Amino acid sequence: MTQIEKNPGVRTKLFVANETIGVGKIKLLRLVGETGSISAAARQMGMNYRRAWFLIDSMQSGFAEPLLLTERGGKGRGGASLTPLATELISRYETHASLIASQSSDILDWLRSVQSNYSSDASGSDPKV
Amino acid sequence: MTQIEKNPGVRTKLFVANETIGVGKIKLLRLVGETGSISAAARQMGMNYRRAWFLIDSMQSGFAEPLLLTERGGKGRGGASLTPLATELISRYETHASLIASQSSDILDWLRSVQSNYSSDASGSDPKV
DNA sequence: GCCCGTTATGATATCTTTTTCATATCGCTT
DNA sequence: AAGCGATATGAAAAAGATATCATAACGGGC
Repeated sequence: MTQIEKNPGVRTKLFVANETIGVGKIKLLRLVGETGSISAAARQMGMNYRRAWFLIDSMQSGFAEPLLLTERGGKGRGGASLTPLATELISRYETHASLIASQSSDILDWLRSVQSNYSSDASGSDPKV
Repeated sequence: MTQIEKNPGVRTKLFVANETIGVGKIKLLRLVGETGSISAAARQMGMNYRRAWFLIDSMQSGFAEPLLLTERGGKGRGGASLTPLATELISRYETHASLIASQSSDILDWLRSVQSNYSSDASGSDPKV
């Protein structure tokens, strides 16, 4: 099943210096921190390295200081790690996102009640923020 | 001046039945209500009728009941008016957006302090939500 | 009947974004 | 020296989104 009709959702994006930051880029950043590597994070998100690098680079362009420290070289040598700035960005984004989520139930309930293809069984849909 | 670096902002989008609703579509809907016509609303937003109609149609697909009542015929005769559903959608969106805006100052302040191209003169940038 | 100004839609063109393929460099291991 | 696995970019292809052009149907006014 291709899961066509979804539960309504609310998503908020940050705009900084002409770039947007949403849950996807934040997740990627978090995975880079967890795996210690851009390419490993990309694999876990099912995207290729090229795209992951592009996403991080565009995100980076919004900030005055680097989000991650990278090093070339393979076999345990190379990799990437988050700077304190990136860690704080993740933390602040997640705090903000959960705040937003807690304030969204009104409009989400209403949207559920007026949307098309309304099905009372909404289990299995991925929750949006 | 082309206003490249902007103030950080927050924007919220609703997701309903695979369609997204943001500030643009809501504004369009509101203008349809004010002008009584899709094409007049389109003109005011600097877009052609084709696109306005497409935006409204895609928005419409998310809802079980119509967002507007339309009538053909020109010279004061034809036009479009909002259904109560559309009016409530606009109202709820705006309530939600301003709620979000009021809760975003923390992260926006922080973003301002860490973004690239930081200029203390931020006047003239269009405020995002 | 013709024109004007609507809604409604098809078809095509252009522009933007995303994906894919390719290549270079680095640094360690073997 | 060769190979592996990582960062870092260029370039082109594919896909999507947006814009443009065209046309139909409608309903009144002239």
